[in-house]
Amino acid sequence: MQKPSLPKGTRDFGPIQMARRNYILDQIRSTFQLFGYNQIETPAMENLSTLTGKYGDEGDQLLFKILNSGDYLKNVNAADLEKGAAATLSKVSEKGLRYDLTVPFARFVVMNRNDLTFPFKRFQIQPVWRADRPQKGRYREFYQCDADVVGTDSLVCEAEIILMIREVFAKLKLTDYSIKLNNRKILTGISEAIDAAGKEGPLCVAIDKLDKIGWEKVQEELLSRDFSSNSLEKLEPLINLSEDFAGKIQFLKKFLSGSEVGLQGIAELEELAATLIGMGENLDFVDFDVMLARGLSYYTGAIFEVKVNNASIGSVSGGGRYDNLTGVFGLSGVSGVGFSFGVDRLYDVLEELNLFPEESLQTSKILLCHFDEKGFAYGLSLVQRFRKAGIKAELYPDLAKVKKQFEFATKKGIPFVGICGDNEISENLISIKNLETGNQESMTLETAFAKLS
RNA sequence: GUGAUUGUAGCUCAGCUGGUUAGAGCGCCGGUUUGUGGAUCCGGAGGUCGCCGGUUCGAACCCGGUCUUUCACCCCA
Repeated sequence: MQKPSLPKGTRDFGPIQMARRNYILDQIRSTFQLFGYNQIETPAMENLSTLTGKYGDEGDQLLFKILNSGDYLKNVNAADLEKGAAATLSKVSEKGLRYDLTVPFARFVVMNRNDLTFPFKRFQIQPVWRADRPQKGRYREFYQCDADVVGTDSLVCEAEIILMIREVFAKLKLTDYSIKLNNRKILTGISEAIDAAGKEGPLCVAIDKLDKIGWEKVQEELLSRDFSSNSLEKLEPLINLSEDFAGKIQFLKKFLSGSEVGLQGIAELEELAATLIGMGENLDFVDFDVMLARGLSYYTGAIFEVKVNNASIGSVSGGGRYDNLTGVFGLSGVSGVGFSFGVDRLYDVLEELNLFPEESLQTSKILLCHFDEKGFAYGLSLVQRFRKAGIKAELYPDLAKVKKQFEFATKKGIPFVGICGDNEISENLISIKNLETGNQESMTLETAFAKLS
């Protein structure tokens, strides 16, 4: 007999975890729907040609590939094997597991472009798979929870993303967090302003680590990437910039005065703020962070990242605006803005802060207990009546000692037991006992229904 | 992908420089209690020491491999 085990980086979700995860997803789903987003799903597997080349070389390595069915070696010859894994791959695998939800969404938009009404708002909550090396909070299978709107440049979308984040966090009772906001154009502007035009890629990668490794190390990294010390000097005043929203805008207008793109980024940011005000909202929780970069991805406009302040987990949500989402699939001119909640991380945060509601585990309200076959038969006749009265109820299914039945109820978190004994049967009553307080009283069924509903 | 780290009962962990039959707490099962759970006390079950191989008279302990866990890097949710 072999001991069963789980593949690296995957986990089971038991009843409690599922109840809690559904609690989070329910808040997110209802919020997305409140803002007019429609849910879609795409297959777990995609053609490898859809996935490869979209995430860079590193990303391609992290794709889970699916071996072809049947004799998957039939197209492979010795020459292929000599050329190595990369050359052989295309002959043994033509499908892979999805790596994120964005690329499948882009594929979906292109394939359905004639049936979709633009601007198209969609959300998608599905697992993705990455052949990464697992660590705490990083798994090989995890859920992503994306919302995107494509086919419009309106900054209303950005404003609504901020509102949705605030809505979800309020529903989850999270009160101490910040929505970091920046604009990719500002980063481009900065690279121009420090005489390093065109190098915003490496610049972003480096300053994205500012929180983690500090200014000293970032400087080292920038120097090793061919930034001049002159550039670093010019960059320095931005590092410790601590003004309020308006103050930062003022500073950057001056700093970026020579950069058209940079000023455009500032203008977009101001318009975003104005849009929120126009909606009767405000800039609560929003933190304009000039150093927010979000790696090297395809973002071209606003970028967001959300951090819960008193928790040990990194960002729990992020996103941004991109031009040309669908370009690689031959449909250009579709721009959009999207963001995503890290459900697994939110779970960890809520657990750490003890914010899951008591009743997230839905269980029966009452367990009918009995002493003998007569009581069992009586319970059998009652259990459906409880259910028809809308009360989650169950009958202990075996003849067993009362102690065992009560312990069963206690362990499952069932708050009441109903006792079906000779006394109750003869008077057509039921004794209801509150397991927490120990109080017990006999009553008619109607009274019991009223008490428990 | 690079470098570390972890694995002993259902859970959390002891187990000396290699030496008889591998332990504890909690949990579980049964009894104390034949219409009343959580407490006390008593009893019981449960481990091929992650797996494979090697060294040795002898391995939970040493060595090699492999899987898994955790961590840093890379990258990312």
